Amino acid sequence: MANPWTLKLAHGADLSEDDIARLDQIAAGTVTVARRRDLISEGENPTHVHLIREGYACRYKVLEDGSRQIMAWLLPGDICDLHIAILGEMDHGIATLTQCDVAFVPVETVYELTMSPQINRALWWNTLSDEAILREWLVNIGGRSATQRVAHLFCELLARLHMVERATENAFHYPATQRDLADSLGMSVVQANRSLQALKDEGLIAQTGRTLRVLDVDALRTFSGFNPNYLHADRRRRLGPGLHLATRRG
Amino acid sequence: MANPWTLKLAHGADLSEDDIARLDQIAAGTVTVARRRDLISEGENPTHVHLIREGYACRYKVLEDGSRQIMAWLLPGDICDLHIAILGEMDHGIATLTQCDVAFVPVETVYELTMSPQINRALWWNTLSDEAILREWLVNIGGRSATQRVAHLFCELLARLHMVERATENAFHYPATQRDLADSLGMSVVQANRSLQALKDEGLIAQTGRTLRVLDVDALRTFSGFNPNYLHADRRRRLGPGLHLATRRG
DNA sequence: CGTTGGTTTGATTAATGTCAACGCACGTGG
DNA sequence: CCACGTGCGTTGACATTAATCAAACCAACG
Repeated sequence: MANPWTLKLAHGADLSEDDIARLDQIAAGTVTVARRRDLISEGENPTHVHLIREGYACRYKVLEDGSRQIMAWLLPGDICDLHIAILGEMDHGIATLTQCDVAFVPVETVYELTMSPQINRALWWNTLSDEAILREWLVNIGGRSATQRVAHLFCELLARLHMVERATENAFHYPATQRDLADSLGMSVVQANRSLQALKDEGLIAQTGRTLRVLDVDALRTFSGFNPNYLHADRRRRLGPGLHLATRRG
Repeated sequence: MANPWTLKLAHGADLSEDDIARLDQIAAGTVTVARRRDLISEGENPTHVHLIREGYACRYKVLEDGSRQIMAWLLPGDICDLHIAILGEMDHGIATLTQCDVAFVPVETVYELTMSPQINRALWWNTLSDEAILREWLVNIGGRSATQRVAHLFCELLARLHMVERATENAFHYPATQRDLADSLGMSVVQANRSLQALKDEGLIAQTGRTLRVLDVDALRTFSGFNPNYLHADRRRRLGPGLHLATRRG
């Protein structure tokens, strides 16, 4: 399967052949990490940047009362902690949700990558779009009902996995437990269970094995208030009028 | 009063005299914006970067049902939309909560600033620490009770305003309405009102006019589970052992 | 003064959390 | 091959939290 971070970063900048080759090189050295392992723990000082090649991971914090809040899902192509060395100590942990193939990239290698202006731009885009996703999660948890929150997450996962060719038009690999889901959306397991059931009863989604199928994408988006604009996936709309290349018109 | 963004960015890198002079230069051209005005609206294409010199602003989105979710408070020294031009269209709005002095900086000027490696590093630090704050907000809304959420926000505001010398040990300017507070924390106005009362009844805070006084900082932190690590304000802890300068020991 | 924006209060309803039990599939070791 | 343990999903009863509704209140301001 295609290198997911090339697919992803291509949404952020026009990468040259050379850029793509360099990104592919990184893909060479990936390590397989088992399910439910920390890639990096709170309090650690990162020395490597982690890239997800296959599988799902998450950012999380553990609260005073022992509960866990998941703050992000990290999908194939996602960069876990780009430049986080600038902040020093990790203020949160990163753990695998499934078995993952992960590239451990030394910070020096990342630094070299930023020598390419297009990769540099793509990495900025990547950071800013992570932040945009985080903002939307805040809106989701702060402003929507339990069932809408679940629906919104599924819309997002479908869209993001689509960007890296890990989803069909309406289905994707979904191996999370209801506890993972509940911790991601700030609700109890019971509520997660009942929200899932509600979406199934409405005929919006179906779960078969570890596959989640969205039976009516438009309806799920409408129901959850999902607007993909925050993913900033369509680069052409971003170029100012003067920046359009002739070959891009048409 | 001292230029707040110099104070703030100094937490992210060792700025030279020259760096500081350049940042001060930006401060020259500030504009006063009235309360409750959009600095930039959702859907717009930003051409300038906005820096808050005085006053408070916020990032927000309006949901389908008309409710507003505030996703960040922007305080003196905060950069509203650094490099957001890379994403193109704004996926959210930025509005003043009070009258503000704002610097409108053309993106080219920002680009020139990044020529200084230390300013560049400080700007990366700034972006990453914005993201860390966002993560903590998610944890706050996702995992804590209404009263704890309010308490946590006050702890954060105190700490952040302290970094830019806009707060005493335990008090700061607090002009927000209960609606602003409610929209920031994903709760109803009534709940915001009652949470405030609870904190006052417990003797943890006091409001006199537009000043909020934290009567027992430790108690408020313990109650809300506030841990300032996510603000990454103490740069010395971040330098690796080999990077400590002799003049920094002692 | 009357209007406006903001705060406060009580009553009621709706949403969600908690507790406890049960079921089911899967894997392991006797 | 079966018994058992474990992790996960499901369910119902109940407690708690927070949203909603509606009214009153208050201060600032033209």
